[in-house]
Amino acid sequence: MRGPGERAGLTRSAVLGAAREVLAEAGLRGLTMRALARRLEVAPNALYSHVPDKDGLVDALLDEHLAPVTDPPTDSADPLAAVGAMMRSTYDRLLEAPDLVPLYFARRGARGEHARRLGATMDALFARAGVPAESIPGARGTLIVHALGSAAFATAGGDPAASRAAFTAGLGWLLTGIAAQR
Amino acid sequence: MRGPGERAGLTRSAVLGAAREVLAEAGLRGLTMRALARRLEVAPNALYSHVPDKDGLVDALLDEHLAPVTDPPTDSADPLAAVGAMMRSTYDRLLEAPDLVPLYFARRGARGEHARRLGATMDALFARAGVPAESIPGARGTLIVHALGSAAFATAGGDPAASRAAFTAGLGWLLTGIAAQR
DNA sequence: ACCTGAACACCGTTCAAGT
DNA sequence: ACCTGAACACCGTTCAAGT
Repeated sequence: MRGPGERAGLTRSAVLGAAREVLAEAGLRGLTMRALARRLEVAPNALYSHVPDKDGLVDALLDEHLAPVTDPPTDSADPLAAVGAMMRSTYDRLLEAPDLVPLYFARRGARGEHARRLGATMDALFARAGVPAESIPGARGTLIVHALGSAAFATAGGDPAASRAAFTAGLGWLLTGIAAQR
Repeated sequence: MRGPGERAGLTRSAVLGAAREVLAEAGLRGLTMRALARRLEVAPNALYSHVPDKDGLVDALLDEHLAPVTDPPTDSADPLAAVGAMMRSTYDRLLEAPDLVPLYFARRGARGEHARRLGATMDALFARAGVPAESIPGARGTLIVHALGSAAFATAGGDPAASRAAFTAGLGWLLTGIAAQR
């Protein structure tokens, strides 16, 4: 619906924003490059000026979704409790876009800016808690898997409150185990 | 390559077997109804006589993959240790078809015969261990998420032995936590 | 640099028809 | 009951061309 010679004025962040809307409205199956182009009223291949391909789009979506998860001060009095708070806020954030969650597994995690930031903060907190350096990657991975997996199955069946309670209980057990490893 | 009037003689289990081969050879993206039909040398729509649709095919694949996971005797001396053994053997089985693992999340778990059998065995073991009835679904869910999630990320980066060690450690912490709940 | 038209090589699924 | 031919309504991505 543009005049001749008029630019669409697409933007990478406009593309990502529209992708989030398509995902929310049409779900995982509805998130296609062509549906995204239709929503933006551009030709399908116009997207490739702003995103490398569909995997690149999804990876950006996954990482950007973690942006609102803030990291606690690394000098917190109880570092392991701070890790727990991070994981609870990650879990809550994941549930805000349930259709995105399985994609973390399909893409084997997020690897962008925010994922790195959160991972580095966790590592610093583990170190300050006295977790031996060689145990840190395993501990970090286990907690991430717990949050992602719990979020993936939370929307599956039944009661959200019960799902969150199970997540919180499991998180506590894992943190206790990690603490005991010192 | 059949003569006129000659039946292909397709079978549901032949379809599933070929699907496993396609998945192993061509990966998740390569597993398409049409690629499966090509391998079986039938028309694509011939598959729909043996499988309801692609989701039904995947669901069958997911559940059948758990068939070799045997359940321990429910009168085992240490019921929680028996649950631990079940989860370790599930984890190992999952790693035999890494491409299948993300599909458990996309399909939100397996819900067929074998998934039900393993779930019922876990519940019986938890009950025998003295876990309160209202805690059993959460405990079961948490352990399943841990096994599936650990398997999903095991093939992602690096050392399989380290991944398995992290899985085993996490499993122990979760079982300790579940035991403490009694 | 950014966008379009057109095309390529695919998908899952349905329908009518044949045996 | 089982299978095929043909079609429908899509995909992701590339390429050449226009501004």
